[in-house]
Amino acid sequence: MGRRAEEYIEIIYDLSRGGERVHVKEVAERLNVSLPSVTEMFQRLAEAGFLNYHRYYGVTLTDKGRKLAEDLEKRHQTLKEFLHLLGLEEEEADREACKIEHVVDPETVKLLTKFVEFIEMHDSPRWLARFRKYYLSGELERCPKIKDGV
Amino acid sequence: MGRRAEEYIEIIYDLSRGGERVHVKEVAERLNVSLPSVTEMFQRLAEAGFLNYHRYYGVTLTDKGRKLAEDLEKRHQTLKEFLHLLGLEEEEADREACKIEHVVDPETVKLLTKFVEFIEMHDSPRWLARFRKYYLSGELERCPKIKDGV
DNA sequence: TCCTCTTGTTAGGCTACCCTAACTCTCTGG
DNA sequence: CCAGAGAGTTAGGGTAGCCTAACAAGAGGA
Repeated sequence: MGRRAEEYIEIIYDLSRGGERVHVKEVAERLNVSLPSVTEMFQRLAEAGFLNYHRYYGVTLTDKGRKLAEDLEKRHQTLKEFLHLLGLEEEEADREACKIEHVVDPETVKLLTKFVEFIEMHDSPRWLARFRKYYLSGELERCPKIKDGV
Repeated sequence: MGRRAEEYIEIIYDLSRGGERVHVKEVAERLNVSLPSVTEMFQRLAEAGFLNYHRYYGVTLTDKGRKLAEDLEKRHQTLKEFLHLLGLEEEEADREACKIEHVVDPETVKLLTKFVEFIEMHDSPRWLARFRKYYLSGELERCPKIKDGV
Protein backbone atom coordinates (compact mmCIF):
# COMPACT_ATOMS: atom_id res chain seq x y z
CA MET A 1 0.00 0.00 0.00
CA GLY A 2 1.30 3.38 -1.00
CA ARG A 3 1.00 6.51 1.05
CA ARG A 4 -1.80 7.82 -1.04
CA ALA A 5 -3.92 4.76 -0.44
CA GLU A 6 -3.81 5.63 3.25
CA GLU A 7 -5.22 9.03 2.54
CA TYR A 8 -8.10 7.47 0.70
CA ILE A 9 -8.77 5.21 3.66
CA GLU A 10 -8.81 8.14 6.06
CA ILE A 11 -11.17 10.14 3.94
CA ILE A 12 -13.49 7.21 3.48
CA TYR A 13 -13.47 6.71 7.23
CA ASP A 14 -14.26 10.32 7.81
CA LEU A 15 -17.08 10.31 5.28
CA SER A 16 -18.64 7.16 6.62
CA ARG A 17 -19.22 8.20 10.21
CA GLY A 18 -22.64 6.77 10.84
CA GLY A 19 -22.03 3.77 8.63
CA GLU A 20 -23.13 5.35 5.40
CA ARG A 21 -21.62 4.19 2.16
CA VAL A 22 -19.15 6.53 0.58
CA HIS A 23 -19.41 7.69 -3.00
CA VAL A 24 -16.76 8.20 -5.61
CA LYS A 25 -17.61 11.83 -6.06
CA GLU A 26 -17.17 12.90 -2.43
CA VAL A 27 -13.75 11.37 -2.26
CA ALA A 28 -12.74 12.86 -5.58
CA GLU A 29 -13.67 16.29 -4.30
CA ARG A 30 -11.79 15.92 -1.06
CA LEU A 31 -8.63 14.83 -2.77
CA ASN A 32 -8.98 16.96 -5.85
CA VAL A 33 -8.56 14.05 -8.18
CA SER A 34 -10.70 12.82 -11.05
CA LEU A 35 -13.55 10.35 -10.65
CA PRO A 36 -11.75 7.56 -12.49
CA SER A 37 -8.78 7.87 -10.15
CA VAL A 38 -11.10 7.24 -7.25
CA THR A 39 -12.85 4.31 -8.89
CA GLU A 40 -9.49 2.79 -9.58
CA MET A 41 -8.28 3.24 -6.01
CA PHE A 42 -11.56 1.87 -4.64
CA GLN A 43 -10.98 -1.25 -6.69
CA ARG A 44 -7.41 -1.60 -5.55
CA LEU A 45 -8.30 -1.09 -1.90
CA ALA A 46 -11.15 -3.57 -2.19
CA GLU A 47 -8.77 -6.04 -3.79
CA ALA A 48 -6.45 -5.59 -0.82
CA GLY A 49 -9.28 -6.18 1.62
CA PHE A 50 -9.79 -2.70 3.03
CA LEU A 51 -13.07 -1.87 1.35
CA ASN A 52 -16.32 -3.44 0.31
CA TYR A 53 -16.86 -2.22 -3.20
CA HIS A 54 -19.88 -2.69 -5.44
CA ARG A 55 -20.12 -1.07 -8.84
CA TYR A 56 -22.31 2.01 -8.98
CA TYR A 57 -23.00 1.77 -5.31
CA GLY A 58 -20.15 3.13 -3.24
CA VAL A 59 -17.87 1.64 -0.61
CA THR A 60 -17.79 0.80 3.06
CA LEU A 61 -14.79 -0.07 5.17
CA THR A 62 -14.08 -3.67 6.09
CA ASP A 63 -12.93 -4.40 9.63
CA LYS A 64 -9.39 -4.38 8.39
CA GLY A 65 -9.99 -1.05 6.72
CA ARG A 66 -11.59 0.46 9.79
CA LYS A 67 -8.77 -0.69 11.97
CA LEU A 68 -6.23 0.94 9.71
CA ALA A 69 -8.30 4.10 9.52
CA GLU A 70 -8.54 4.36 13.27
CA ASP A 71 -4.82 3.97 13.59
CA LEU A 72 -4.17 6.65 11.01
CA GLU A 73 -6.71 8.92 12.62
CA LYS A 74 -4.93 8.64 15.94
CA ARG A 75 -1.58 9.43 14.40
CA HIS A 76 -3.07 12.34 12.63
CA GLN A 77 -4.60 13.76 15.77
CA THR A 78 -1.39 13.36 17.69
CA LEU A 79 0.71 15.08 15.09
CA LYS A 80 -1.76 17.86 14.61
CA GLU A 81 -2.14 18.44 18.30
CA PHE A 82 1.60 18.50 18.69
CA LEU A 83 2.20 21.04 15.95
CA HIS A 84 -0.68 23.17 17.08
CA LEU A 85 0.49 23.15 20.65
CA LEU A 86 3.88 24.42 19.60
CA GLY A 87 2.29 27.29 17.78
CA LEU A 88 1.34 26.34 14.24
CA GLU A 89 -2.12 27.58 13.43
CA GLU A 90 -4.73 24.89 13.33
CA GLU A 91 -5.22 24.66 9.57
CA GLU A 92 -1.52 24.50 8.94
CA ALA A 93 -1.06 21.93 11.68
CA ASP A 94 -3.73 19.80 10.09
CA ARG A 95 -2.18 19.98 6.65
CA GLU A 96 1.27 19.14 7.92
CA ALA A 97 0.00 16.29 10.06
CA CYS A 98 -1.62 14.89 6.94
CA LYS A 99 1.70 14.64 5.20
CA ILE A 100 3.83 13.50 8.10
CA GLU A 101 1.52 10.78 9.33
CA HIS A 102 2.19 8.58 6.33
CA VAL A 103 5.93 8.45 6.73
CA VAL A 104 6.59 8.46 10.42
CA ASP A 105 7.07 5.31 12.43
CA PRO A 106 5.25 4.29 15.59
CA GLU A 107 8.10 5.13 17.93
CA THR A 108 8.07 8.73 16.79
CA VAL A 109 4.33 8.87 17.19
CA LYS A 110 4.77 7.57 20.69
CA LEU A 111 7.39 10.20 21.41
CA LEU A 112 5.15 12.99 20.29
CA THR A 113 2.13 11.53 22.01
CA LYS A 114 4.06 11.54 25.26
CA PHE A 115 5.17 15.06 24.59
CA VAL A 116 1.63 16.25 24.11
CA GLU A 117 0.53 14.41 27.23
CA PHE A 118 3.40 15.88 29.15
CA ILE A 119 2.46 19.38 28.20
CA GLU A 120 -1.21 18.82 28.89
CA MET A 121 -0.44 17.38 32.29
CA HIS A 122 1.20 20.62 33.17
CA ASP A 123 -1.61 22.65 31.77
CA SER A 124 0.35 24.78 29.33
CA PRO A 125 3.55 25.43 31.18
CA ARG A 126 5.16 28.83 31.20
CA TRP A 127 8.05 27.79 28.99
CA LEU A 128 5.58 26.91 26.27
CA ALA A 129 4.09 30.38 26.25
CA ARG A 130 7.59 31.76 26.15
CA PHE A 131 8.50 29.51 23.27
CA ARG A 132 5.43 30.48 21.28
CA LYS A 133 6.26 34.08 21.71
CA TYR A 134 9.77 33.41 20.54
CA TYR A 135 8.49 31.52 17.51
CA LEU A 136 6.08 34.24 16.51
CA SER A 137 8.16 37.29 17.19
CA GLY A 138 11.63 35.87 16.88
CA GLU A 139 12.35 37.46 20.21
CA LEU A 140 12.70 36.05 23.61
CA GLU A 141 10.52 37.37 26.37
CA ARG A 142 12.77 38.71 29.06
CA CYS A 143 12.98 36.29 31.88
CA PRO A 144 12.16 38.41 34.92
CA LYS A 145 14.42 36.52 37.28
CA ILE A 146 17.59 37.13 35.38
CA LYS A 147 18.89 40.64 35.29
CA ASP A 148 21.55 41.56 32.83
CA GLY A 149 23.93 44.21 33.93
CA VAL A 150 23.80 47.54 32.06
CA MET B 1 10.83 16.22 -8.82
CA GLY B 2 9.58 13.40 -6.68
CA ARG B 3 10.55 12.77 -3.10
CA ARG B 4 13.00 10.09 -4.03
CA ALA B 5 14.93 12.39 -6.30
CA GLU B 6 15.66 14.54 -3.26
CA GLU B 7 17.19 11.61 -1.49
CA TYR B 8 19.47 11.01 -4.41
CA ILE B 9 20.55 14.65 -4.32
CA GLU B 10 21.34 14.49 -0.65
CA ILE B 11 23.38 11.36 -0.99
CA ILE B 12 25.29 12.76 -3.92
CA TYR B 13 25.98 15.86 -1.88
CA ASP B 14 27.20 13.81 0.99
CA LEU B 15 29.44 11.66 -1.20
CA SER B 16 30.95 14.61 -3.00
CA ARG B 17 32.35 16.52 -0.05
CA GLY B 18 35.69 17.60 -1.38
CA GLY B 19 34.38 18.05 -4.89
CA GLU B 20 34.90 14.48 -6.03
CA ARG B 21 32.67 13.01 -8.67
CA VAL B 22 30.14 10.52 -7.46
CA HIS B 23 29.74 7.07 -8.94
CA VAL B 24 26.66 5.04 -9.69
CA LYS B 25 27.72 2.21 -7.47
CA GLU B 26 28.14 4.22 -4.28
CA VAL B 27 24.71 5.70 -4.60
CA ALA B 28 23.17 2.34 -5.42
CA GLU B 29 24.65 0.91 -2.26
CA ARG B 30 23.45 3.73 -0.08
CA LEU B 31 19.93 3.49 -1.32
CA ASN B 32 19.81 -0.22 -1.80
CA VAL B 33 18.65 0.01 -5.35
CA SER B 34 20.03 -1.48 -8.55
CA LEU B 35 22.67 0.19 -10.71
CA PRO B 36 20.27 0.88 -13.58
CA SER B 37 17.91 2.67 -11.23
CA VAL B 38 20.71 5.03 -10.31
CA THR B 39 21.81 5.61 -13.88
CA GLU B 40 18.26 6.43 -14.76
CA MET B 41 17.88 8.88 -11.89
CA PHE B 42 21.22 10.50 -12.69
CA GLN B 43 19.96 11.13 -16.19
CA ARG B 44 16.69 12.54 -14.99
CA LEU B 45 18.36 14.80 -12.45
CA ALA B 46 20.84 15.98 -15.06
CA GLU B 47 17.98 16.68 -17.43
CA ALA B 48 16.39 18.79 -14.70
CA GLY B 49 19.60 20.70 -14.15
CA PHE B 50 20.70 19.38 -10.80
CA LEU B 51 23.61 17.28 -11.92
CA ASN B 52 26.42 17.25 -14.43
CA TYR B 53 26.33 13.80 -15.88
CA HIS B 54 28.76 12.16 -18.28
CA ARG B 55 28.43 8.56 -19.33
CA TYR B 56 30.80 6.16 -17.61
CA TYR B 57 32.23 8.96 -15.55
CA GLY B 58 30.01 9.89 -12.62
CA VAL B 59 28.20 13.03 -11.57
CA THR B 60 28.82 16.30 -9.82
CA LEU B 61 26.25 18.72 -8.48
CA THR B 62 25.44 21.87 -10.41
CA ASP B 63 24.98 25.10 -8.45
CA LYS B 64 21.27 24.50 -8.50
CA GLY B 65 21.81 20.98 -7.24
CA ARG B 66 24.14 22.09 -4.48
CA LYS B 67 21.72 24.75 -3.37
CA LEU B 68 18.94 22.22 -3.09
CA ALA B 69 21.21 19.79 -1.30
CA GLU B 70 22.22 22.38 1.25
CA ASP B 71 18.64 23.22 1.90
CA LEU B 72 17.71 19.59 2.38
CA GLU B 73 20.72 19.04 4.58
CA LYS B 74 19.63 21.87 6.83
CA ARG B 75 16.13 20.51 7.12
CA HIS B 76 17.49 17.12 7.86
CA GLN B 77 19.75 18.38 10.59
CA THR B 78 16.97 20.39 12.15
CA LEU B 79 14.57 17.50 12.22
CA LYS B 80 17.13 15.09 13.50
CA GLU B 81 18.32 17.46 16.17
CA PHE B 82 14.76 18.05 17.23
CA LEU B 83 13.86 14.39 17.54
CA HIS B 84 17.08 13.57 19.25
CA LEU B 85 16.67 16.38 21.72
CA LEU B 86 13.27 15.07 22.71
CA GLY B 87 14.71 11.68 23.38
CA LEU B 88 14.83 9.56 20.25
CA GLU B 89 18.14 7.81 19.94
CA GLU B 90 20.42 9.26 17.32
CA GLU B 91 20.11 6.55 14.68
CA GLU B 92 16.36 6.53 14.92
CA ALA B 93 16.23 10.31 14.84
CA ASP B 94 18.30 10.26 11.69
CA ARG B 95 16.12 7.72 9.96
CA GLU B 96 12.93 9.54 10.85
CA ALA B 97 14.34 12.90 9.80
CA CYS B 98 15.16 11.34 6.45
CA LYS B 99 11.55 10.51 5.84
CA ILE B 100 9.96 13.62 7.26
CA GLU B 101 12.19 16.13 5.53
CA HIS B 102 10.72 15.39 2.13
CA VAL B 103 7.14 16.12 3.05
CA VAL B 104 7.25 18.94 5.54
CA ASP B 105 6.91 22.56 4.54
CA PRO B 106 9.22 25.43 5.39
CA GLU B 107 7.01 26.89 8.09
CA THR B 108 7.13 23.67 10.04
CA VAL B 109 10.88 23.53 9.65
CA LYS B 110 11.05 27.04 10.98
CA LEU B 111 8.89 26.10 13.93
CA LEU B 112 11.11 23.21 14.85
CA THR B 113 14.28 25.19 14.23
CA LYS B 114 13.05 27.79 16.66
CA PHE B 115 12.17 25.10 19.12
CA VAL B 116 15.63 23.61 18.98
CA GLU B 117 17.17 27.05 19.34
CA PHE B 118 14.90 27.80 22.23
CA ILE B 119 15.96 24.71 24.06
CA GLU B 120 19.61 25.24 23.35
CA MET B 121 19.41 28.81 24.54
CA HIS B 122 18.29 27.51 27.87
CA ASP B 123 20.97 24.87 27.92
CA SER B 124 18.75 21.83 28.36
CA PRO B 125 16.07 23.08 30.68
CA ARG B 126 14.82 21.03 33.55
CA TRP B 127 11.46 20.33 31.97
CA LEU B 128 13.22 18.61 29.10
CA ALA B 129 14.99 16.19 31.39
CA ARG B 130 11.69 15.54 33.07
CA PHE B 131 10.02 14.93 29.76
CA ARG B 132 12.68 12.52 28.61
CA LYS B 133 12.30 10.55 31.75
CA TYR B 134 8.57 10.45 31.22
CA TYR B 135 9.02 9.30 27.64
CA LEU B 136 11.41 6.53 28.55
CA SER B 137 9.80 5.25 31.69
CA GLY B 138 6.22 6.27 31.17
CA GLU B 139 6.35 7.80 34.60
CA LEU B 140 6.58 11.31 35.77
CA GLU B 141 9.38 12.31 38.05
CA ARG B 142 7.86 13.68 41.15
CA CYS B 143 8.02 17.42 41.17
CA PRO B 144 9.59 18.25 44.53
CA LYS B 145 7.74 21.48 45.03
CA ILE B 146 4.29 20.01 44.96
CA LYS B 147 3.29 17.78 47.78
CA ASP B 148 0.26 15.57 47.43
CA GLY B 149 -1.68 14.85 50.52
CA VAL B 150 -1.62 11.28 51.85
C1' DT C 1 -43.09 5.84 -18.64
C1' DC C 2 -38.98 7.65 -20.63
C1' DC C 3 -35.59 11.21 -21.18
C1' DT C 4 -32.09 13.69 -19.31
C1' DC C 5 -28.63 14.91 -15.91
C1' DT C 6 -25.43 13.29 -12.85
C1' DT C 7 -22.44 9.86 -11.32
C1' DG C 8 -19.60 5.96 -12.18
C1' DT C 9 -16.81 2.98 -15.13
C1' DT C 10 -13.74 1.49 -18.90
C1' DA C 11 -10.14 2.29 -22.06
C1' DG C 12 -5.98 4.10 -23.07
C1' DG C 13 -2.08 6.83 -21.84
C1' DC C 14 1.34 9.45 -18.80
C1' DT C 15 5.25 9.98 -15.04
C1' DA C 16 8.16 8.42 -11.31
C1' DC C 17 10.22 4.82 -9.52
C1' DC C 18 11.80 0.10 -9.39
C1' DC C 19 13.69 -4.38 -11.44
C1' DT C 20 16.48 -8.16 -14.44
C1' DA C 21 19.03 -9.49 -18.47
C1' DA C 22 22.18 -8.43 -21.67
C1' DC C 23 25.53 -5.57 -23.56
C1' DT C 24 29.54 -2.01 -23.36
C1' DC C 25 33.02 0.60 -21.49
C1' DT C 26 37.12 1.49 -18.40
C1' DC C 27 40.92 0.22 -16.06
C1' DT C 28 44.13 -2.50 -13.92
C1' DG C 29 47.38 -6.46 -13.52
C1' DG C 30 50.08 -9.75 -15.61
C1' DC D 1 49.64 -3.75 -24.07
C1' DC D 2 45.61 -6.19 -23.89
C1' DA D 3 42.24 -9.47 -21.37
C1' DG D 4 39.15 -9.96 -18.04
C1' DA D 5 36.78 -8.06 -13.97
C1' DG D 6 33.90 -4.85 -12.49
C1' DA D 7 31.20 -0.69 -13.24
C1' DG D 8 27.84 1.52 -16.18
C1' DT D 9 24.27 1.53 -19.67
C1' DT D 10 20.36 0.06 -22.57
C1' DA D 11 16.28 -2.52 -23.35
C1' DG D 12 12.25 -4.13 -21.77
C1' DG D 13 8.94 -4.66 -18.14
C1' DG D 14 6.31 -3.79 -13.64
C1' DT D 15 3.45 -1.03 -10.01
C1' DA D 16 1.26 3.07 -8.05
C1' DG D 17 -0.87 7.03 -9.06
C1' DC D 18 -2.80 10.46 -12.11
C1' DC D 19 -5.37 12.08 -16.38
C1' DT D 20 -9.02 12.64 -20.49
C1' DA D 21 -12.45 10.81 -23.55
C1' DA D 22 -16.09 7.99 -24.21
C1' DC D 23 -19.56 5.14 -22.70
C1' DA D 24 -23.05 3.06 -19.04
C1' DA D 25 -26.10 3.09 -15.08
C1' DG D 26 -29.50 5.05 -12.22
C1' DA D 27 -32.67 8.54 -10.33
C1' DG D 28 -35.94 12.26 -10.84
C1' DG D 29 -39.17 15.18 -13.28
C1' DA D 30 -42.34 15.98 -17.25
